[in-house]
Amino acid sequence: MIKNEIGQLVQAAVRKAQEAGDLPAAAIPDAPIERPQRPEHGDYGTGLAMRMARAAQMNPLEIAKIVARHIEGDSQNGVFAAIEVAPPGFINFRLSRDWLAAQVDAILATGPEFGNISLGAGKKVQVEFVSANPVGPIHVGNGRGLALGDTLARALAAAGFEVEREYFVNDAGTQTDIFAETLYVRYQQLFGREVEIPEGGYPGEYMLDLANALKDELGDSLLRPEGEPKPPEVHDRGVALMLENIRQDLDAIGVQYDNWFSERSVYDDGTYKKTMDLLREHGFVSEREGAVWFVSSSLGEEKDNVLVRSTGAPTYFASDIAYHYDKFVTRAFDRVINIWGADHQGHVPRMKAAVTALGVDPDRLEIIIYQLVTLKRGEEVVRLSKRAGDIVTLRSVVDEVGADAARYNFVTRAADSHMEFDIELAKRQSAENPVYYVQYAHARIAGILAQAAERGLDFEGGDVGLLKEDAELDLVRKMLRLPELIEQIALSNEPHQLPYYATEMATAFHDFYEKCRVLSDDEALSRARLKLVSAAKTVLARSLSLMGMSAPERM
RNA sequence: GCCCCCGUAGCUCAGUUGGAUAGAGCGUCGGCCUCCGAAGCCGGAAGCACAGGUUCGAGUCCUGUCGGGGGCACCA
Repeated sequence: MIKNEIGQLVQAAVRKAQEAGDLPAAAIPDAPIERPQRPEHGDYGTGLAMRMARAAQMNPLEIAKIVARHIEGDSQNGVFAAIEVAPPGFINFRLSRDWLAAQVDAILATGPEFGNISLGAGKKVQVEFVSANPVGPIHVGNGRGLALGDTLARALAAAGFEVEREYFVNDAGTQTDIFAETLYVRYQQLFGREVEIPEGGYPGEYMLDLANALKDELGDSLLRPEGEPKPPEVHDRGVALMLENIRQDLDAIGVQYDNWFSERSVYDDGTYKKTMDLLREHGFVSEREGAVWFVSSSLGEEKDNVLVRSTGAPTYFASDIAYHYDKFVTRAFDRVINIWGADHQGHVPRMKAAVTALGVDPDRLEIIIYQLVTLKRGEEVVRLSKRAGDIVTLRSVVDEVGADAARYNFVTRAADSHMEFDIELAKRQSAENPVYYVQYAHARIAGILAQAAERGLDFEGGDVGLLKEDAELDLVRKMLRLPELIEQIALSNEPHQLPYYATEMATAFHDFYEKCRVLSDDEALSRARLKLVSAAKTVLARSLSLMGMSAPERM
């Protein structure tokens, strides 16, 4: 990556200047290599000199000049057209046209892998997202965690990490008990019994469908004499069916998990017991008021948390600690990323404390909290509640606007921002969504390539040295940003950068398209430009695929 | 009451970890198809909630005010 190479050049130049006595020997500050906003300032720049000024007791402009001089002393093989110093002390780098043009060949040689970096080589990372209770269908709000999680997972994979997507299935708690209770009521109703949905149950339509599925599958075999408790199969089969529904909904938006982790399994395989023993060993467990507590207050938490209720039933918190023991110790992930909705924010500090109590560095637990989605129909705010049966399913939105547009909508907002999702607006704008802007650029290139093929023309032997127009080289510049973006996302866990990049890529192409003809009488130039657009097509397709979106050949 | 997040153009959102003259889509006003796809391009109008502070430099960091969302369970 040229950006990193420039960073190393700068660091080396400072050291050389220090050795030569031109700069005082002091620690070299961290100074990111940035892309200046204005093209006049070159392709890359750094504010290093300003950061050094105080310690060095020198004018930043002076420092910048000295550093620049020591860089120029290095042989650059024509990579840069200019290395300039600008007030109050920026050092700017301008890439040469020849070097830029040559990158087209490099990108074509790399192919669809272009963008991959080795940042995460040899490291295992788990991304856990959505993990909605299997008591109802995936709703629109979950779409956000889903798009963020899946896109982040894809970006991390591109960054070289070994990535596992995981869905934690809450199949052991009170929620699924109530769900099963409701299901049994619906099931009995199918056989004419007059029973009511319990307090706090799930009145949604889908419960009827599930009951019917149970009936189709098992007939009346689950029926027990009136008033007697339901057989355990209702719970297990019901959850399984619900999960199957969820899996299909996720499939419809293009998300596949590598692993579905059962909460119950931590009890069955001894993980739970092992974890609690460990906590006790480390002195973080106390018993009072008939319950078992995690003494998080000794780790700076405001209050302790219950692990085992006075009824003897473990809390979700206890399950979760065992679950994280499995993540960090048993499966030994280097990075564990959890994506939670803002309604779980209170869970963050105590989970960090719990991980610490297990002897794991809490920084290895990375939790992304995304703000909840406000769902609107025009002006009206829609309240979601599974209990009230008022759910807008993700599936309904996907069916309405398409998977690509739905994903784009969700992934394009930073997790921290409070997002509004207007169902009416999403539908109305589905035909003029930014997604199509990007996809159109891709399809346009496909059209050009098809036409070239008809003329019996391809890019074989094309000389990229013929690419000299600003529009051509700006397109190359944009392409070179992809690996930088992958790195940024892998470090910051902010996949929302991707759609903006894809849009910029499309703009750069459309701009080029308006200004330069690819297929012309000049065969040599045509071949060179076919190389350029082929590379652009690869990069556009990669950008789209990183977001889980399709790259159509025609639209 | 305490804690977390947010407030940027008419609307929905970005803003490169503190950088140089704050951007995009939609909407709006005006222009561009005898030539590779007009789902495109070019141009106009329009904005950092408010008040202090930190420093070479603040939309970005700190404090306060106002406004909105979320959290403070032996729920998950």
